[in-house]
Amino acid sequence: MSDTARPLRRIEIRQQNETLILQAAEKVFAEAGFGGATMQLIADMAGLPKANLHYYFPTKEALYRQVVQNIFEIWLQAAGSMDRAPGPVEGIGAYIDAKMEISRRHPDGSKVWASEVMHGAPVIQDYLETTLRDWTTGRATLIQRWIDEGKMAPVNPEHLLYMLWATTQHYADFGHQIETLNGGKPLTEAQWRAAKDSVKTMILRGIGAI
Amino acid sequence: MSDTARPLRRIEIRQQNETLILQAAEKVFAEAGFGGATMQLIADMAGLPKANLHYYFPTKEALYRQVVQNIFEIWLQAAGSMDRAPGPVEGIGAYIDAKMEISRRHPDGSKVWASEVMHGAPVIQDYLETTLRDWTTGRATLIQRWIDEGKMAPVNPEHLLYMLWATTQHYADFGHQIETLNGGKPLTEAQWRAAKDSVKTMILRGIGAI
DNA sequence: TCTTTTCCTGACCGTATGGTCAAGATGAAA
DNA sequence: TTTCATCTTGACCATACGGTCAGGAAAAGA
Repeated sequence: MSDTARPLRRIEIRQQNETLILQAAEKVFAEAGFGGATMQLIADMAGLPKANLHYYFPTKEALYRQVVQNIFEIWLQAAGSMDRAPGPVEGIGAYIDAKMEISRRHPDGSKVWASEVMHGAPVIQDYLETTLRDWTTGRATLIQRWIDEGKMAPVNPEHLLYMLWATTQHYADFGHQIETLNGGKPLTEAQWRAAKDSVKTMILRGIGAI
Repeated sequence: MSDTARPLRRIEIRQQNETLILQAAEKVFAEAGFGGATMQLIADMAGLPKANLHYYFPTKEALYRQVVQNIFEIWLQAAGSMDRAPGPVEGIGAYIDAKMEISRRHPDGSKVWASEVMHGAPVIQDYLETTLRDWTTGRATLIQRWIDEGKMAPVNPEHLLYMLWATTQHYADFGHQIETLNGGKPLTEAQWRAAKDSVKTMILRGIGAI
């Protein structure tokens, strides 16, 4: 990646190894869950001795926490796509696009996040209560404004948000099921376009925006 | 439960203990995942010695498999609500009702199912490839017929089904997140009605059925 | 009552796991 | 080169886990 500099040998090594470990951890946590994941498995996947993981991340919990926080960052990034939009067609449309893209590009991260929440969010409970809640109420207000302005039907903003999260994340979290129903093959480029389009059309029509 | 008979002492005990174990197992598997669940924890929750679990279920895998199969049965039961309907408003409406009710009454089961699929369906892959696939293609045909009859907009049937699954199950799988955003309190009766209503309205309008 | 089958359970076992550590290797600084 | 800090890793440890088993309790059958 950032291999241009020579004076940063030490820092380079650190960052490279941390990235390596985090990528492997994300995959293993997604595939096996927190309880089913082992440090040995992550180490093997990262191509490092197990003791080295504990040098960079003191405990399995710490490593897991870092993985979850990274996912939350990606999620936050997409969350911004709903603002700066004149109405639901652009705003919610862009948000669906962004979230579908995350489901496609970061399916493992989505699964780890889903798993974390399903198990009662032991690690990111505070995020749910602060960042996520603030974002949600803010976006609910925005949706309500669109409703008041007659740009969409009077739907319950919270349940609309849940539907957006559920539908878009489903393509990551239940990707295996979708793949199985698709004849065992991953969705093609065209099928992903169709999925995005279906979701956008159904939801935007469902809220009376088109 | 079925305590009326006296001549069935042996069978009674067996069924009672198996039910007890399965209920405890469902809860623990839902809360901790397969890897995080321990036989000791399940035993404690069932109020039985650990060795007794192994008397009824030889291995942790066998117990888990039974839990997953039970969930699949419930799922199949709801699956029938879509048939015998003259059109999408009744059929899909009833299906949403049934699935929302499952999310409410069997959140643990839903979580176990979600977890199983997310981890690649190691146990119920054959169900996905047979029962689920057959059901899906059958329902897709039904939806296509409704489209051809002009009873709803021409949407992609598969993606509609995914949306139905995703949205309804979200209330179980991400129940903790919803509860947190709801001020830390579980949804009330009225809120559940609002949720059902929101989902039904948005989806039925989204497919042009209302 | 006596025998047989089923049920129950404390004690035990091998293994795998998260985590530690000490000693060496490697790169940076003087 | 010498010194120092960081990085690397095989070997090791305590614990917890899934699973076993023998021997006793309880119910069913004769």
